[in-house]
Amino acid sequence: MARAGLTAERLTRAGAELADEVGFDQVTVSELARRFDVKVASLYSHLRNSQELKTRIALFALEELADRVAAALAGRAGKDALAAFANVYRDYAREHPGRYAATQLRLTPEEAAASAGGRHAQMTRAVLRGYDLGEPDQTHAVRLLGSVFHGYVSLEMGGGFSHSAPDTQETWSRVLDALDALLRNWPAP
Amino acid sequence: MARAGLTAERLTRAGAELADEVGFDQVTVSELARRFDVKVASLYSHLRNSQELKTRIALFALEELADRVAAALAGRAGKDALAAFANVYRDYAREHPGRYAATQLRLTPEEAAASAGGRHAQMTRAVLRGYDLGEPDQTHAVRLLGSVFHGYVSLEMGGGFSHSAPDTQETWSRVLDALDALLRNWPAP
DNA sequence: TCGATTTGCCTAAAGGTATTAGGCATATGC
DNA sequence: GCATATGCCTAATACCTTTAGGCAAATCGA
Repeated sequence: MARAGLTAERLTRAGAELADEVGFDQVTVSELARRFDVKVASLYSHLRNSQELKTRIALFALEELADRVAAALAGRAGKDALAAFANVYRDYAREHPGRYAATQLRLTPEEAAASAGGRHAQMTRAVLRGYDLGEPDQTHAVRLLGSVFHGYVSLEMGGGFSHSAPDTQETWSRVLDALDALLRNWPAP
Repeated sequence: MARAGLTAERLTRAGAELADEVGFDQVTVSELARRFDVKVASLYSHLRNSQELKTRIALFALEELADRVAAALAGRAGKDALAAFANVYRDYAREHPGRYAATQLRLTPEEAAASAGGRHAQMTRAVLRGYDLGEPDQTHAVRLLGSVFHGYVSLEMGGGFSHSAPDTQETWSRVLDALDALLRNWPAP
């Protein structure tokens, strides 16, 4: 019988698509095998276990998201860069909810070190170059931005902002205005 | 043989404790049955299914958290109230990680309506009473605060801020300072 | 090009979780 | 004290995960 041509990479990509369709925590080795028309045990030649599949999807999503941020940031500065950065995050989460959820997977220190996490942090610092912040304020600001973006996207996707006016797009714009104002006027300790 | 005295409430509380010990998504009907020294099927007289258990834990946690916020806000205003509110969230998440994760469970509109979600929103508005914000800015600010608190706690617990100086307590204080400054000086559209 | 070896996918099997159906014993109410 | 309702149990089905061992297809060396 012909071989299916499985590889960890193909499984990871298919897993990412599956995550977007059914949710990251519904991603299952069995379903993936079904999609490749292959028996479940066959996947274990390419993946140590179910956890490794999830980790790979997470690392894949982190890279993909970092690539998009990098592209969006090119040639922008100040509030323009801030908004571009923020919109990439939000759009990615809406377009790929499963992959976005995957980026929140808790990684081991080694996995985290090998991930695109560092690029995300660097790019956040790049955005802050348009504002006048020294250390340690810059680090505080990096963490604040990460919190706002992740928190907003997470609550919005979870339906936390539903059923109430004004619409979330309006709030999103005003939040970006507010963050820009805050960064231009960062309070002294 | 003696009866175990199961009720949906006891199962919910035990489920919340289990969540704190092993993580919300590791909460299982089987493990719960084991803890009550009872057969798994017995739980299905009290719970429709595994999903209902999770929903009940989520509703329980939302109530518990709302109660703590209410207690903390009593007699406070302005930045004092802001910090108290924020600290309750953060402390709750640290003390009860599983329950905190449960509060992020996506609820149906009916479940959400019957939950303490409304109290949370009301209390956030109460905090904003100390600042001079009309509508729709107040709603934008409510969403911003929710995003920052949830995002920060979520990233901090997920290890997103690890391995780097300055420590997260310092950042937390400075973030609260920044939010206070921002709310006192909310930018016009 | 043929034989040896590696590699890829399969069958088989064990163990865990979720869920339903049906039974017996223990409480509860008249 | 008896009838009923209720609580927990046994049994069975259906997934999902993971490991062990086997056969055939691809690959490599001569």
